[in-house]
Amino acid sequence: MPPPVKGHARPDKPVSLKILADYLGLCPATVSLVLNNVPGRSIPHETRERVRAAARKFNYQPSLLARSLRKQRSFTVGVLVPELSDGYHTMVLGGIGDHLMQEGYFYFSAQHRHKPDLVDEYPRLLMGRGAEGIIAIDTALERELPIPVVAVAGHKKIPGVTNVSLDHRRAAELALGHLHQLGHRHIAFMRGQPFSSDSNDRWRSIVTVAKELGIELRAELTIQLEKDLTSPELGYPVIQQLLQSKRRFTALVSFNDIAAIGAIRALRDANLRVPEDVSVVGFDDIKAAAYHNPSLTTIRQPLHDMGESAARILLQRIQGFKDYPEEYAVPPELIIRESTSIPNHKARQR
Amino acid sequence: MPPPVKGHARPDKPVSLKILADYLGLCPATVSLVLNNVPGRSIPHETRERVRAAARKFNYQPSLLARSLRKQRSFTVGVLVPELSDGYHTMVLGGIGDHLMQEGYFYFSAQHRHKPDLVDEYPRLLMGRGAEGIIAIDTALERELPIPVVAVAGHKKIPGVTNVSLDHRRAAELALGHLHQLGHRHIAFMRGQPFSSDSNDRWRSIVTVAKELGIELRAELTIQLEKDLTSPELGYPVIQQLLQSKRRFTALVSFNDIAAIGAIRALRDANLRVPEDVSVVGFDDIKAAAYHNPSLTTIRQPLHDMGESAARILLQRIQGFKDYPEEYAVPPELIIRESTSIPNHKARQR
DNA sequence: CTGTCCTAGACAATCGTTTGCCTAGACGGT
DNA sequence: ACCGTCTAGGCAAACGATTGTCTAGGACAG
Repeated sequence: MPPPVKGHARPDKPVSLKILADYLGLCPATVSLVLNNVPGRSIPHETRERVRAAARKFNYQPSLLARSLRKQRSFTVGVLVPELSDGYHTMVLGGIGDHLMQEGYFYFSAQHRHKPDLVDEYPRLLMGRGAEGIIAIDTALERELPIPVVAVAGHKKIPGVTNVSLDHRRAAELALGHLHQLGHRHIAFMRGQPFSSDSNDRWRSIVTVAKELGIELRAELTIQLEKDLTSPELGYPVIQQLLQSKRRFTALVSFNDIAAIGAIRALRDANLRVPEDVSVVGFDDIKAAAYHNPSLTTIRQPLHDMGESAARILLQRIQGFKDYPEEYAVPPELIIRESTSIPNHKARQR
Repeated sequence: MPPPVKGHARPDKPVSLKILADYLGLCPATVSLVLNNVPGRSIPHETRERVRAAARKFNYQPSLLARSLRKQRSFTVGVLVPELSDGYHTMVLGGIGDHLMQEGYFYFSAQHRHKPDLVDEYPRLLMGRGAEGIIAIDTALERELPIPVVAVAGHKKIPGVTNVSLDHRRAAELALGHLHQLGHRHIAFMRGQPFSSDSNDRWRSIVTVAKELGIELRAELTIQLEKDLTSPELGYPVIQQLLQSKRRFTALVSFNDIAAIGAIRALRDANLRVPEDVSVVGFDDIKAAAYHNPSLTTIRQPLHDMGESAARILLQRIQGFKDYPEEYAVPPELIIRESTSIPNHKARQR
């Protein structure tokens, strides 16, 4: 490590190719050729060494801005995300980041809080900043873009957009199959918020699978989430309300783990035990799920993997790979923990 | 919304100023002047309208790459973060993002997983990409940089780096004061991992405050975290180990909420009740804290605010504001919930 | 001595903007 | 008719890199 530069204010600009070339008595072009190891150019070994030594000495760092402009390649992508906060989006973003950085790409992340005008505007701004592709997490894209796009938990099919999403059919089979097998027949369901892209697909799968298993879906036992929250507060009041309706149910399928935690709290505050009185199935398998009390039975989404897959597919498309899939479904996994058990028929007769 | 463009492959390049100028029969410079509303230039109103109409028609979007190169301003900053995952880093990042986007800046985020070589390399890469400033979250920066830097939970004082951090002294007073007041005298402590920047400051404050309150710190009751985890697993095994030592304690001060959740699980698995047998104080007040069972008494860090403050200070410095603070401390808050109560002296005589 | 080939590197255009300077023509005043 | 001023916009040089083409000089063969 070089000693810290003395003084404090440092408005000195980084050294450019031109400065370096002047110092060496060469022209910028030559220096560029050496530093990029361009093949097929005859430059004596001694000169090459001289150039490299000077680059080290001045700690030369090429300007990617300039390079991007010239080569029309920026090695940058944009990531659209509703918000940064605990949970889903962040896990996916982590996977995306891991893969991109590993491949030498950087990324801008832009949070839009589900506002349509921002969702519309950001891709353009990102392209102006040189983004070669876009990954949209849980974002309601409306239009086609002139660069490759991959959507994680996408809302709809759009030409040119690759959708990476969970196999919701399988997820519903796992969740309902588990409860059905335990003996539950009166099951309450939570539907996700309308702006959340998984909400519809997941609900449709549940409807289909419930029918196949002969499980009745009752409107009075179906809760619709509305609030834009990422805290357990999301699931608390809706369960309170459900309980007030005095409808009988022995199990709850929550939209996600966060809401499940809020729901469990609400059940407990109403003197109901989980899982003895009500079994609860979560969704996502967030990190806290295994350590909650009771620990959550849940459907695990491989969020980090989904992010990595999205990044991988995007880079392939950027690199000109034409034959990309339009859909890429990842399999969920049932994680059985403490929050589900066989129904207690006596206790719930109210 | 215009109808989606027909066809599917769209390798068409965005229209540049030059294309637009050719179309208008003007030169690029003039078009630029109009679109940027440069004052003091005489251009007839009619021409201005013509230019603007064409820009709209072709959906002209200036290249920020080119503009940045020319103006030597990129409106971009870089954010260094150990990783993206639940919790601390993300909340701070959210605050940073909110403020930056609001001010018209975009940001790169780079995750380094505490690897020193990456921590050293990324700032340079980010500068090469035009970053005008750096925000480092929980990152062990080693050297001065030629651009403004703000550290959130910084590790050390470095010239030119503004540190935004919690008032650890106050945090220790709140946590220990609360337990002391409840009557706890045998308190176990968790020290953070060596690579986590808060670890040292927080521990020093605890030592100081404990002395002031007459609370004895015993080495056998001090747990040192080592693992680089962000799941409750972080706190589980260390508490198991502590319990095996059969040392008497009635309260635990955890390094953070995540570890506290793991710790509570370990206590419960050892047939100890929280808070009756052991009170637990967390740190951070993550979203799950209020909904855990038992809900966590904790020291709240205003993470989102810290991110916003960091971004605000950074932008001020970028805009040439010289008189910036070297330190910026934010106050913690004690949130009392269910995981602490008066000690049960009989139960812990073992 | 002359023509050829190779080496080592310079030259210049380019990417898309911005911005200081310049000028052709219109117009007005005397 | 002459001079000055203004208007509307063109010209060209940056910013920092990349890359295709060109050339001066030396080596060498004949």
